[in-house]
Amino acid sequence: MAAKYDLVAKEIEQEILNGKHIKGKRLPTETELMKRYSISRNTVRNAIKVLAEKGYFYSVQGSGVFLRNFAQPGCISLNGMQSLSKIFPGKKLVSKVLSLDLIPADKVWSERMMCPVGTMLYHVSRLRFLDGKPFDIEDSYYNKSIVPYLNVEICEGSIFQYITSDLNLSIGFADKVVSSEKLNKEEAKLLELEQGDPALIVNNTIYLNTGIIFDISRDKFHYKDVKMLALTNL
Amino acid sequence: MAAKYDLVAKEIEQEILNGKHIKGKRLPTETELMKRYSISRNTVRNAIKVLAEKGYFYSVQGSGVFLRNFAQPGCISLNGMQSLSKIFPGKKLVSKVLSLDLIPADKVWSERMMCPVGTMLYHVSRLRFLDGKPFDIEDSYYNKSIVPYLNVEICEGSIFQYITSDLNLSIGFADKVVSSEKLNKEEAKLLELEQGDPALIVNNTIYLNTGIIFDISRDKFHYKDVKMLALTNL
DNA sequence: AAGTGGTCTAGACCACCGT
DNA sequence: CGGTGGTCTAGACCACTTC
Repeated sequence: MAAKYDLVAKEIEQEILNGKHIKGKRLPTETELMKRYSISRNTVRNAIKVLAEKGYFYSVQGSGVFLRNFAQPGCISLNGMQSLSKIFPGKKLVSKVLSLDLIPADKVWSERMMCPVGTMLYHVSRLRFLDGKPFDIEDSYYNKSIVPYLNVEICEGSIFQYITSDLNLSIGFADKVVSSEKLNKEEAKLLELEQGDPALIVNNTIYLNTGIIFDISRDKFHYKDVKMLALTNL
Repeated sequence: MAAKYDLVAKEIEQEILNGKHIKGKRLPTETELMKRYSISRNTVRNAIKVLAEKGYFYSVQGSGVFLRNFAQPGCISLNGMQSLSKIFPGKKLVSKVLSLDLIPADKVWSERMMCPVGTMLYHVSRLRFLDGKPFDIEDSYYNKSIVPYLNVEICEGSIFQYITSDLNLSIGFADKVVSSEKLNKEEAKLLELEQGDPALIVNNTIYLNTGIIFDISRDKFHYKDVKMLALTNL
C-alpha cells in the first residue's frame, strides 16, 4: 500500500517530466497543493521533500519552492540506487559473466559482510557493455543465506530486479566509496584501454531494509564515458 | 534561532561520538525520546531524520532505530558540504594560491553560472596540501556580485568560512559530478605524480539557499590518497 | 497481543520574502 | 503588510516486528 505523499510525489514528478512546470519557476504553494490533492499540509510537505531529495526542487523560506536544474542525463546518481538499465533507458545494456563461483567467507570477508566465517557467498564477475562498448567491470559478493540462488542467466540480466521482484527482498541503503586507480593489464584489456589508464572505482556495501548486508561489490568504470552525480543538500 | 530538532540531533550526535550508543544497537524508542527531551513525536522524528541523513542511523518499521556503521574517517563526504579542515581535524591543511584573477564572464561562463555576460568573476587556483603532501588542485570561479571581495590572504584560508561567517551568506545546496581523468604534465608536477596518472575529478556547482549559483569549481584530487563517501538511502 | 516505527490530520505560531 | 515556507504540537490510525 503506497503512501499518499508518494503518490502525490509521483504525480508531480510526472508533470515535471512532461514539462508542465518550468525550470526556475515556482511550484504551486503548499496551500494550493493541499486543496488540489485534498491532503493535509504535512503530506504536501512530505511529497515535496521526496522530490527535493531527488534533486527536483529547492525551497526558499518566505518565497516558494523552485524547480532545480536536475540530473544531467547519462550521469550515474550516487544518491539513489537505480539499476543501470533505468539510468540509460534508450541504450542497450549487456552483461557478460566472467565468472560465477560459490565460496565460503574467510575471516576478511566475514568481517566485511558482517556474517559468520564459512557463510557461503556467490562471487560474480561481470563485464558490462553499453551499446556494445565496454562500460565497467563489476565484482560482487552476495550472501547466499539471503540470496539463496544465482545462475549465469540471472547474472546476465538485472540481479537487482531478481532480488527485489523474484526474491521479494527490500533494499534499504548503501555506502559507496568512490576513488580512482590505475588499471592492471587484464582489466585494461577488458575495458579496451591501456594498462595504467585511470579507472573510476566505486566500492558498494548494500544493505537490506533490515540493516543486513547482502552485497558487497566493486565497480571499475571506463574513465572516458562515466560521470557520477551527487546532489548535496545543506 | 536554532530549531529544537536540530538541538536534539546535535545532542544525540555528541552522545554517539562519545560512545554512549553502540554500533548495531537500538536507539531509545521515540516515546522514550519524547519524554527525555519533552518534545512531540514529530520533533523526535525530525531529529532522527537529520542524523539518518548523516548516516548515523537506519530505521526498521516495527523494530527500532539502529546505529549504522558510519563514515569511514578520511573519506570526503559527497552528501554534506563540510570544508576540508573539518574532515581532517587532526591534520595540517595549507593552501597555496597559484593565481587569483578578476575576469568578466564570457558566454560560456555566463550560461554555466546563470549570470549575465560580463558579470565579474573571481578566478582562484589553489594547490592544497595535507600534512605537507599535495592533495588537490582546485580551480574556482566566484560570482563577484555575490562574493564582492577576495584576496590572497582569504584564499590561503578557508574561503567557505569567509563566505558564511564574514559575508554572512547561507549556502544552500550543490551538484557534484565525479569522474576520472589523466593528469597533464603541469598538474602532475604540482601533485608530485607522473603525466598520465589518474586523477579523481569533482566538478561542483554551488548554490546559495536562494538558489543562486555563487561558485563553480573543479577539484583534481591526488588519486592515491583520496576516497569519497556517498551514503544512499532508499 | 504488545510494542515499534510510518502515515496522516488539524491547527498554531514563527521566520522570512516581497510589496 | 500579506503570503510564503519552517517548526511544533496533540492525537489518531496503520504496518510491521517480535514474542
